[in-house]
Amino acid sequence: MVEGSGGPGTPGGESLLFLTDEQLRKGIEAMFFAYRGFTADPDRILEKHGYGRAHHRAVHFINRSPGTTVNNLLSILGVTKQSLNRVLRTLIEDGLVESRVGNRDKRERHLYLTEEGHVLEAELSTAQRARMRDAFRHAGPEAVAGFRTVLEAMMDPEMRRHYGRLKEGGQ
Amino acid sequence: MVEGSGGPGTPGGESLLFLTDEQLRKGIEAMFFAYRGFTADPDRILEKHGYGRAHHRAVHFINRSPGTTVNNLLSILGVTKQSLNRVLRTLIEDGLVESRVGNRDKRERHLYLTEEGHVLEAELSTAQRARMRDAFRHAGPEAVAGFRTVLEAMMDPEMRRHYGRLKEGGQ
DNA sequence: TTGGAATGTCAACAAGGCTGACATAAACTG
DNA sequence: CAGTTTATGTCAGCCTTGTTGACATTCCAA
Repeated sequence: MVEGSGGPGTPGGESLLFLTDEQLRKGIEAMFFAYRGFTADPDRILEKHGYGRAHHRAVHFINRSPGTTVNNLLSILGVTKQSLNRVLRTLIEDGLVESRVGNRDKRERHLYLTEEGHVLEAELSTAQRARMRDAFRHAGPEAVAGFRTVLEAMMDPEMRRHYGRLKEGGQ
Repeated sequence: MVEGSGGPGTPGGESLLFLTDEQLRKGIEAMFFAYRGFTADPDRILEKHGYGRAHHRAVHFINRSPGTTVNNLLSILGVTKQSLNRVLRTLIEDGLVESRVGNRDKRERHLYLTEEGHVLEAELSTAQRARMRDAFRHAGPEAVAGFRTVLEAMMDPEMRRHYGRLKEGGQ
């Protein structure tokens, strides 16, 4: 277990030195505490509107992929249709989401944000992006690249599929 | 908004070029999908034992800081005492956690894992560390440093306090 | 001795997961 | 065309884990 050579940062190194249980524990707690920060701002906004995180997730992914189907959303969110449906129903009733019957396949429902839905989405994502932006700025470009690399490696393969999607533009 | 100079990786640069909304959205979704992976393995184990994430969190932080008080745990976990108490009660009843009355201050309860508690903790953290280790190995030392830097910057200040604690050893 | 802190407990409620069952419409398949 | 599968919605009921409010106990400290 003792590694005498090459500390973290060894060029091109797959140094195992930092993979002690203690270092891994730090990584685990970093995820735990950071995720709390990550959700804190949206949570406050959602509460004002009487919604929860589940609504945020739905709104986020409908905004990301306008016209997405219920089934697609299900596979991204990894919940049951009953859970998702409960959330979608309230969003539709409240006029934030519109559900259109498919053209080609009329069994499918395609989901879109209404104008009101876009307002909430913007409020939520503006707050969440602000926190992310501050963290990115503070950490610098190299750290951001590392952040993305580690997180991507931590995903389940199926989630990585969803992550890769859409306007891969940057990075 | 247009930044002509210095791409990502500009030496020492606080380059804003990569902080487009699109890049920030990627960061947000990275957090979302990665957190799912992060909790997936422990969730499966917990289910076998009839516990939930709340139990995992309690067991984790009691293991990290043996003898911690209920109040300290409350401030780390950020839940109400009623929520925590419900979880602690089952863990104590099931013989995974021991609650000892304080010596100096007999109002306080100091929490410890029993042998059985350590067994569950080990099972959970072994699985979670394995995922973290694979991700770290795959990403490399530099990425890991960046990962930690960004996550720390993302935390609320109070959470950062808790994060910094204990055997700062590595980094 | 009194106020407040630390803890525990009871009750009730809500969000958001889950399963199971069932209904409908549309599409596909032989 | 008949039968099956797919996509979706809905009802009912359960669980975990969060919440608030109220109240009791213990005991440190001023």
